[in-house]
Amino acid sequence: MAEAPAGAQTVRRALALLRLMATGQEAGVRLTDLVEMSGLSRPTVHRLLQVLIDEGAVERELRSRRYRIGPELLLLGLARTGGVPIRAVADPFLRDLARAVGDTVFLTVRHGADSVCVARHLGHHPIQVLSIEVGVRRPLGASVSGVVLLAGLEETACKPLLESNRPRLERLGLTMAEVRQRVALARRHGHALAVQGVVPGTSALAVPVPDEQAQVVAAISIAAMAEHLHAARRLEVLEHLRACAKAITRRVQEQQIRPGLRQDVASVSTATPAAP
Amino acid sequence: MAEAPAGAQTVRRALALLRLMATGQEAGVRLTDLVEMSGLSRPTVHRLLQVLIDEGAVERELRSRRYRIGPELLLLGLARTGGVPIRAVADPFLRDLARAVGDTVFLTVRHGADSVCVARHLGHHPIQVLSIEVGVRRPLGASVSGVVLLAGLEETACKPLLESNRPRLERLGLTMAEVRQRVALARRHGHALAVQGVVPGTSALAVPVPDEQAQVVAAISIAAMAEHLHAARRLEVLEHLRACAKAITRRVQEQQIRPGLRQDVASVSTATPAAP
DNA sequence: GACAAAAGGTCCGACATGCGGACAATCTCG
DNA sequence: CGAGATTGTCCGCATGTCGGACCTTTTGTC
Repeated sequence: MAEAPAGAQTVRRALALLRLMATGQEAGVRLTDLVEMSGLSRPTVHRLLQVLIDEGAVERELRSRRYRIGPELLLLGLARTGGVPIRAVADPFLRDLARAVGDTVFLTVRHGADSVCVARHLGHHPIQVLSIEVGVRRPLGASVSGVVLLAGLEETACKPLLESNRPRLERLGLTMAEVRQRVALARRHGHALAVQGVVPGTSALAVPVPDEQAQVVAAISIAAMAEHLHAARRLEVLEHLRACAKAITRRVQEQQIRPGLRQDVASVSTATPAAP
Repeated sequence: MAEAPAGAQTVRRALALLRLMATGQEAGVRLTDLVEMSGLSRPTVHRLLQVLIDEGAVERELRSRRYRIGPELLLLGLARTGGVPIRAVADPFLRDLARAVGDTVFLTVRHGADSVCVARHLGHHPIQVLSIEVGVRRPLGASVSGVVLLAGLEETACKPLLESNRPRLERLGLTMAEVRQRVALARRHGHALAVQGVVPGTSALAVPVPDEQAQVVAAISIAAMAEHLHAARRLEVLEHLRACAKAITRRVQEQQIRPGLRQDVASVSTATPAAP
């Protein structure tokens, strides 16, 4: 590989496992799946998990025997009292946005091949779409936010991410062609629309948030009952989203804040094992 | 050592470093301090840090050349959408508590030799003590919460923790004798009082939250302007705190929730290096 | 309830990976 | 501008980690 891969492979592998476990959220992930997804041998995965458990970084659901992120990592993360970088900057603008449009709005960032919701602000309409809460992950491409985040990447970065998400996307009933087309549309129009959102009867809309170098560092999205996002209203809402994104970009620029997420593709270890 | 120390020392070391960096909060920690506190050699610390930085788990403040927890860990932590275990259970009770007493109340847990604030609820009085926000760490023994958490430990566990905090406590202007006495008082009375709180002019009060096995898993505390916590009112407030703690304990029991924090003393590596 | 298949866990010899002493570069402060 | 503290790099040694092979437990099926 081109980059300097130097250093502690064990730590890299452990972190890769943690990232994989993050995709399992509260439910966790099975050992076999970790083995398959990481490309590591079973003894290796098992040994690393034992240590991580002993250190509290991983927890084991005893009933299902699944592994998931442990409380230790939550506490370590809390050390950054400011929270996820862009969030602090974006929050006030998102609050105003939610107030203006009346529906629930979200801030989402990319983490490896996932999109992660890092902020949610409720609107004032009596019916709100609450299916996505802070911390929820979806494979990039599955949600409007994910589509927008993918669209913001170079084709060379986008493609392998999409490919690595194939199994998960297909399990959600999406075809790769479909997803690719949505990304293409998002590139062309600068936003993504899902007439049918995560929950039946809802629609969703997302726009990218670029940083000072025009890199897409986050997505702002809105989810509402489909009849609240009928074609006529979409344009108006879209303008609000765009304005909000622009305001955040400007703010980031002013504060010289580095949104600071790892922007390269997450890979597991130096050696990608060849097929046996 | 009694326990099975087996396994991946590299991962343990990396996590130990992360815990040390957590104590630096937003400001971070210097390389030398990490070396000294961890007992590892400088090349080793340096190499591990490089990897952690490359993986996004650690961030470097370029100006001060200090290392701090990176955004990667925040995102990994978010995977547990429920947040820190006890918090979800405690939040409603804490909200009621804050409403009842009118001042700001906190939920604090132990992490290694630190206390970490994991929840804060504001009261309705016009003057509120906001110096401590969620994520803030203090060496155990420095705050009323820390004293209560220490008091809840076996003497055998308490002592080494206190000792390891000596430098940090003394830097805060506390003598070890003082701290030890406060812990002893907390053991006797079942609560801790600081007539002089973190901020001059404020007082603070804390009680332990035991789990179903009578293990102290958290502390509830209140901070208020000193004149709000004058002797006469303390008893009343104390009753509120106790009631709240009891309610949380009962709830934990009902839900069979394991508070799930690592309860042993955090040590760095297998070999504690002898003095050179 | 018995059998098969899959998932999970353990051992141990081989060797790659990470270790740390010694040295170099850079920063900080008087 | 130099002394001392802090940070960064090299490289040979050996320690800690790797994974093939094998054993145990769980899950699903007839």
